[in-house]
Amino acid sequence: MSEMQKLLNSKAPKAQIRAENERVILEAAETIFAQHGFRGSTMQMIADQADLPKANVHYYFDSKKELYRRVVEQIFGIWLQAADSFEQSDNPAEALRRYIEQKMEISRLRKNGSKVWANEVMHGAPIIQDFLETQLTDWTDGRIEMIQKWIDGGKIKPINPRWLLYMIWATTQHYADFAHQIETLNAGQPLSEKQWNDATETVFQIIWAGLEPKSGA
Amino acid sequence: MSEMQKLLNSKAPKAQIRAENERVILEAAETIFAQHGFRGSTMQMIADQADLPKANVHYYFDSKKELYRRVVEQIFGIWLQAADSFEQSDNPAEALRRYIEQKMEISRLRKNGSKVWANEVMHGAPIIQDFLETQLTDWTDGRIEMIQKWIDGGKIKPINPRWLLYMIWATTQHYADFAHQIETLNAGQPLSEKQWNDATETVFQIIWAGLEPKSGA
DNA sequence: TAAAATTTTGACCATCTGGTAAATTAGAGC
DNA sequence: GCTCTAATTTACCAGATGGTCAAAATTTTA
Repeated sequence: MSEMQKLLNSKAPKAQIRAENERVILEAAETIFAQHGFRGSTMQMIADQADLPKANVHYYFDSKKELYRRVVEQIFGIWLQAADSFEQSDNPAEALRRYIEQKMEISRLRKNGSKVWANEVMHGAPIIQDFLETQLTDWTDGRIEMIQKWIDGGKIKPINPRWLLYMIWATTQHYADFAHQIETLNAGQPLSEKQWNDATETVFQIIWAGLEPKSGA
Repeated sequence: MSEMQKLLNSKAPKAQIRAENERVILEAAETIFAQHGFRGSTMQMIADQADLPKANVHYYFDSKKELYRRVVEQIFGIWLQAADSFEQSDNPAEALRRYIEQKMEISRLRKNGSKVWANEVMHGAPIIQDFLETQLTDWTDGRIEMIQKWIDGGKIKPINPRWLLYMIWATTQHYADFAHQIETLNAGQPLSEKQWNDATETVFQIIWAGLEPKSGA
């Protein structure tokens, strides 16, 4: 543990020490897991990132698997939070814009979380399969129903709502999961704020224009 | 090695044995790497998948890294092959349809390859950074120029070609990389051929409708 | 202040894994 | 057939890694 940390902790009450250390470890774990995957990450790397001895990490989290599960659960919470922005609305354009903006924002600010999630799903979701089967399925079914109502009401073109959802997820998460590729194709520079805004707007524009029943109306 | 394999090899000339075994190992490696990532895959798992003793795998590929590199290079070749279908054309709708169809086809038939690629890029492309910086950059720049000409010629709406490309990549590759999630949301069943066709068509429809300068014309 | 509870930490261990060595078997060229 | 090269296979090793332990330090409680 660093001198800085020691100094901070020495004045903090026990309850706060625990809360703070768990937070620090979870953040470190998210970073390391995002960079190296589950198996590629070692407890030592996470400990170093958190600036704590390895045994101390094990004091707060029994096993690597438990730590990983906690990280993934936290990420799913954020995912669901963004999902809320896609609430019941009579105005598809507004609802879709809000949702896309929210997901792009998450990709920008919580890149690591998105990567960990992608990794987990890509490897068959061994840890969070139950989440997929319950919460994600319920949420998806609900939104599909809602989009279908838009279609039935003539508010958007008749398309399969499921493929539309996948398209939004794919496009927005791409900016987090493939950030390295995007950066390489951007002369090695991370996207600027202007570029992020432009990309977000373009994503919305293309999708919305593809859904609008009549181009002019 | 299985009796079956032994039998087959015993009649095959040496040159063919080598070619065939390398092929089998590469295929096995792609499957295992896609499922478990680089660090999560063991040479033993790959050997078992290829139905060969571990030492035999090392006989054909010096190290795990080299084997991985070969797998990734092979995948990049397929990626570039698909890229060719997006050739010079005065008809954006046709070119885009062909490219989207091709990429969806790859996602369906070469799911493992796509996953390995995604993994590699997500972890910062430690092995194939040079490919990104040279071939991928060149190809992308070329296509952006081409799309820009469509825009200048009034053939599609003025959008940033780069974000359009990312959108196509993201959407099509999503069906491979997140296949497990999609399957879970499809009552645990892989997408049927009909569903694949429907998804492909929807992706194209939304994107194209979002690009068409005038809806009716 | 003394005892109890919590947190920190270095040393340690069992297991897994990439890679090697060397002996054995099979095929190619003469 | 005989020799030389290529391929197969078993047993093994050195290093890495997840996890444990017990002692020391720190904070809380009485």
